[in-house]
Amino acid sequence: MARWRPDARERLQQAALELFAEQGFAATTVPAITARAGLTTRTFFRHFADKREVLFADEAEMPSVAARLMAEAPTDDPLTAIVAGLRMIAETHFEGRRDALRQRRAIVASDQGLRERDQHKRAALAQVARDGLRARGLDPLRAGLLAETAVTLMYVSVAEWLDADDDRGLCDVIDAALATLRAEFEG
Amino acid sequence: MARWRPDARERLQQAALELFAEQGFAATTVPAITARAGLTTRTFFRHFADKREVLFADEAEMPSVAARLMAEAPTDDPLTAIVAGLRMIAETHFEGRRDALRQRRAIVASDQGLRERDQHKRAALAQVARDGLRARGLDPLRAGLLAETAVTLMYVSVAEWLDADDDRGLCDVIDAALATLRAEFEG
DNA sequence: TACGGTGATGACACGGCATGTCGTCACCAG
DNA sequence: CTGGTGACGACATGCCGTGTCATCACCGTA
Repeated sequence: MARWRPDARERLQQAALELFAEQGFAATTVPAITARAGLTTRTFFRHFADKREVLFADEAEMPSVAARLMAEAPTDDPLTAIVAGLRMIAETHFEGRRDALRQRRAIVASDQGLRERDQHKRAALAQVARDGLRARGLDPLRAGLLAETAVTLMYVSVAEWLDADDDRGLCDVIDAALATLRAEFEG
Repeated sequence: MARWRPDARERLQQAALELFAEQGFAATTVPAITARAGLTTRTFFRHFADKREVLFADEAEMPSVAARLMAEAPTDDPLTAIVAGLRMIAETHFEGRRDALRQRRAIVASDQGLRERDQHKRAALAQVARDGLRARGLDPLRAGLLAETAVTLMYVSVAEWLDADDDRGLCDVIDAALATLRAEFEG
């Protein structure tokens, strides 16, 4: 028999999600998580930088995905390329996971520290997009505005999508959001 | 003589800013701050929710200012009203403080926890703007997009303004940002 | 079989953050 | 003079997050 049961990281994630749902994020201590996972406190912090990070580990790859999309996208008409990228991310990372994402959003919304971390992830995503656009030759102001607009479209659309009663696709919501925003500037 | 020297909160703010500039945010302990201010650790947390908050106390009034602007603004052509509000905030809260804001930004940029708090304040501002627009009858999607676009314009413009070598006014940068963003949607 | 390197984990200590609780004392209203 | 109020001090405490070292299965190599 192996000295340790495998999948320590996954067990920690599972235990943490269960405890957060049972008794809330703030009331859950790291020792309680590791006890349920059969590990020690020190091991938790080897896998996650802090107690919050366990809720964001799943989307750790999004910045690199965004960076790749920025590098590949055509540089003329960047807004269209961005929306195409958003639709691609929507299909690969969001579509079909609505219930799980709703539950995760409820936990994040319940704690200020978690909301702060969520905003930080959003800002990091915007930063990656901005750097990618700058590397493609766009001036700083334009790159910043486009990158921020891209994450705004994504986040507002996801919120609308998760709030909705019907079962619209996220891509449809993104299209609607883009049309709505465009109308504001053409009115 | 009074039992305590007055202005405990201001003394704590002053001591904290000095120590953050001298030795960095992470290396500065709350006891060190309170020692310099001539107070106790417990008193620090009576005035500030946590160690980070001491850097954001100055802009605590911005959400209420934004809420008032949203309530007063005309509801037709909300984008124009929003930009007028941004210019107003720029003149009252930013213009003329560029050096101080640059120093504060350097401190915030040096620590992840501070960057997270900064993003949280931005999100709270957007939330207030969104609620104000919704209360004026805008549908959720439109309110969310406009509110997020407003804070994007503000933050991107402030960053550009603080980065600039010349001494352009922030209002001019906001106008340029609006024109740039509009061009993206009309191209 | 032998053996050294590697890498994940356990075990322990520790500083700092944040909070609860109670006591102290100036100030103020009547 | 008296009771209430509010800011602060003093003390205790729990948890977070990190540094450090020991342990031991696993693996490649001979």
